Amino acid sequence: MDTKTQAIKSAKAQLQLKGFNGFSFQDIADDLGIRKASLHYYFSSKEDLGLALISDYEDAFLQWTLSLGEVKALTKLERFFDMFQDMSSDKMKVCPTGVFCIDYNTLGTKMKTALLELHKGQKEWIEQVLRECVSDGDLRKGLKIPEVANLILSMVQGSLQIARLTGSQQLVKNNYHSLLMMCRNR
Amino acid sequence: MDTKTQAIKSAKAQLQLKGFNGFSFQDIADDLGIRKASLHYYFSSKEDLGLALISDYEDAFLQWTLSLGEVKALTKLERFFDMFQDMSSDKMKVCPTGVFCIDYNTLGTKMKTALLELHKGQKEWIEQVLRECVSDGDLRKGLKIPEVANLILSMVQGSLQIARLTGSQQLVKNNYHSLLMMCRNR
DNA sequence: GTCTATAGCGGGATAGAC
DNA sequence: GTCTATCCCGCTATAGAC
Repeated sequence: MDTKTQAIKSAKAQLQLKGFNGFSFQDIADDLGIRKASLHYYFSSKEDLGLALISDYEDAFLQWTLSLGEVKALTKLERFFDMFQDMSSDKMKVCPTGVFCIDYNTLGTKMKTALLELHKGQKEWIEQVLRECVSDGDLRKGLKIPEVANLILSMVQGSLQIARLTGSQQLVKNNYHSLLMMCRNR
Repeated sequence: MDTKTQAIKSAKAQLQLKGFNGFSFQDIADDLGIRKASLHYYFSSKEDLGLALISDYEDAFLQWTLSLGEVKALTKLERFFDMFQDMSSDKMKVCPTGVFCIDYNTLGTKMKTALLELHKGQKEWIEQVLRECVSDGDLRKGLKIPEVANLILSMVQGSLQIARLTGSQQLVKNNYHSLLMMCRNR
């Protein structure tokens, strides 16, 4: 793995553990065993690093959706929650979008814009999956798709954070089941 | 209003706008028109300031619950969401617990402990209100109280953050209505 | 591509005058 | 209680050697 890839990997982890203003180039350098000045060869500024992170999260999400293959929509929805449950289980990491939301007002314009795109992409994917779930007959008709998508994204983000606070091991999954019971066809 | 009270008020606002690691003693001092060194007369360290903030949020929540008076439980629940909707409407502020969750791993032990207490207090209040809603016949029997309380707190926290990201004016309220429809007695 | 060295700033914190 | 002055630290970022 080349240095740039390693740096992004390290930065993503630190972002989700300590917030965007909670880690420094020094932390990444220590992690990689190089000098912090060397990182500026790849990322001219911290905003530049931030943009690379957002872009990487977008790519990763796209790859993840493609990796699902041909499974039914309700399974896709469940896998979505599994992904975040796994994130939480990994050192109580939180959702990167949540991190950026908190630090939002300290970010530059480019990062704000990129962030909104990341969120939109996930929201559109969820909405598509929900529509399929309804037409599959797994979720009840009349479900307001955009509203439920908002609800899901809000809930996932909050769940990871509260899991960290309380040390809950299965909060994302539990919240998913609570929500599912409410949306289910019956 | 004395200096200490003003400082806490300013710090609370900045916390909810920029995160715990996103504001400094200097910011508060500028806001109050005094020198940052003077703030150390009231708060020996930033952790000390953080503890004062958490304590203030706890007091404020207790006062808020008392101010509700004798109204039915479903109304209390609605007012709870109104409170956070108002927070969001005020410059897109986010829930303080959410802020501390993101910065959690950069905080000292005392703050972590205090934070958990703040959360527990709110969770217990919500559970009590939900139980009353069920016995009032407003929410359906068989509702798993602790699970729904978790769901609500996760959702509120995430809603405020996503509202900031997307510029949504009514996301907290909308999410409340979506959730309510699902929990309602029918 | 990675290094050393350093500039420049802003952070938290303290000492001591008033 | 608030001030000035100062310390020490860590941060982002740059210059230039290797």
